[in-house]
Amino acid sequence: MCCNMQLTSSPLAGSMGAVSAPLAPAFSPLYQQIKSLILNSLRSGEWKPGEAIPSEMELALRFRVSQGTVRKAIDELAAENLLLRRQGKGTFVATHAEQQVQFRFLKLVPDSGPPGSEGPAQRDIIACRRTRASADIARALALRTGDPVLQARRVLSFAGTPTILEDIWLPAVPFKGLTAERLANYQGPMYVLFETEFNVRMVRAEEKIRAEPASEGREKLLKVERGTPLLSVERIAYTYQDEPMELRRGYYRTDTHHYHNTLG
Amino acid sequence: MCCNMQLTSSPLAGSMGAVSAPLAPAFSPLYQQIKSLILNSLRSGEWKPGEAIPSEMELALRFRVSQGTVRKAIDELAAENLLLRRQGKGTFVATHAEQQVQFRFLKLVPDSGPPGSEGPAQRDIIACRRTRASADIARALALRTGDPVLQARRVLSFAGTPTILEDIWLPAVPFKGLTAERLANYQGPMYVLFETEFNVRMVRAEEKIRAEPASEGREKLLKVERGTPLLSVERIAYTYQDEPMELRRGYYRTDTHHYHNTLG
DNA sequence: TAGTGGTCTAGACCACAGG
DNA sequence: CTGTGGTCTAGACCACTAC
Repeated sequence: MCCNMQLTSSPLAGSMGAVSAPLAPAFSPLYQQIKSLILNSLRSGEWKPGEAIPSEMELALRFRVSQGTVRKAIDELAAENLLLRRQGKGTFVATHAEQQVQFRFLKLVPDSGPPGSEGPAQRDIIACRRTRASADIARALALRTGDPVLQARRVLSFAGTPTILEDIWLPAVPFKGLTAERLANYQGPMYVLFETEFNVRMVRAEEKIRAEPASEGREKLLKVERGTPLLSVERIAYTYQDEPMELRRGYYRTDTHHYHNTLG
Repeated sequence: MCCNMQLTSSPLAGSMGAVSAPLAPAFSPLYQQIKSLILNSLRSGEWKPGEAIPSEMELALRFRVSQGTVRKAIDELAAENLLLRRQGKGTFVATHAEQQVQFRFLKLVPDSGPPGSEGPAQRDIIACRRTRASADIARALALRTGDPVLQARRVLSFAGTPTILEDIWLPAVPFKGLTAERLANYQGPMYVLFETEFNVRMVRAEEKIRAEPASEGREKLLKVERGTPLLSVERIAYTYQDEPMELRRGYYRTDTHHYHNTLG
């Protein structure tokens, strides 16, 4: 096939003729290269969240490969929750607006009943300001110390009970134009706002969880006794290409809820 | 193809002609049926953990389908970590003995350094007895109240520091012959013992995590002050077919370690 | 050199959604 | 009815491992 050479030469050629690094992949299947091309289109915003991407046949013609190769590329992207296949309708860019997706990132569920059974969460922004990154914030977001960042603090309440207190840091540049009112007025998942307004889609996140006593005023905001054990959850969220785009430090009450996780 | 009918008739035929239940799947792809057949062989112990299963071509001949169909079935089982593909060598039954697998089930990692960098864990069984299931234990293990169970308590220490205290309940029947000495003498991951000695392979687990103060003697075993916040981790582990086979209630110190989780 | 899994293709047909 | 994704097949060739 003609473009086999074209494709093979683009993503990996640079690292090929370098030095004697026998550990380099030195071989990239066609479908992986197609996957990268699709990923680039997603990243650039050619297809927006919620929209349908071209059909498998169209993509096959566009990339000059067989439909099966495109299929395998899309299969992997769907397995990573970046695309969503719907038989008979098409393949769509995944979005945080879908109900199911919400609970891939919010793991705190009520002790009784399924996730979300306590009704919609109440979100209260209690602070929001523009500041500069301290050393540890900068490291987490792959910035330099002193780079401008947005910082917000909010409380999530379920059935009237304050349950989650979160401090959130965002790099100022990609979120240019995000204001306190904008955040405060938006009632809905934050990641939906991010992807619709700033073309920043959170794809993956890492969390570090500890048990810590309530202190430093957090006990008041969560309405618990000082010293009450809380779940401390630090999250770094990444967009396509593993770029860190958000740091969260959350404190969860676990008297009526628990953090749910599936292993395997 | 001849056996298309054979296969289609076996797993689903019963529920087909029943009543007007339009919610039933009413259609099962061939590769899903092959997947079930392979799963049955795994479950029955036809191929033991660590062993190679027959090659794709052999399985294709055995099931009278094309190699591609077998491949797709194996693909899914490999994605679920039940099988392990090794190019040029074959496909193997996954085992808990592999280094990488250990940390799919133990999510507590040191604050600095990669998982396992503190050296091997020291495992001390401090109690082990045969007893009868209370109501909540029975519910978790899908048993009846009063059914015989094995209960063990152990402490895991890293670099000499007691870090995890766990109570473990197992249904007595599948673990017939498991004694206190057997457990105490075995130095290694418990799930390895289970799969090699009892043909019980843990495939999936659900965890509920809370923050709780140290009490009821746990503070002594973990050598922390009474009231110190601990991570409370309740785990139910499942074998093939989603049968619950183990209940664990663990308490984790999070002063030098944290629970690590990936979302996405 | 032989055997394994991995890739790629081409074509036929099925299931599902919507005009 | 058409177009979409989903399944299944058959065959060719590639990459890796072991003997």
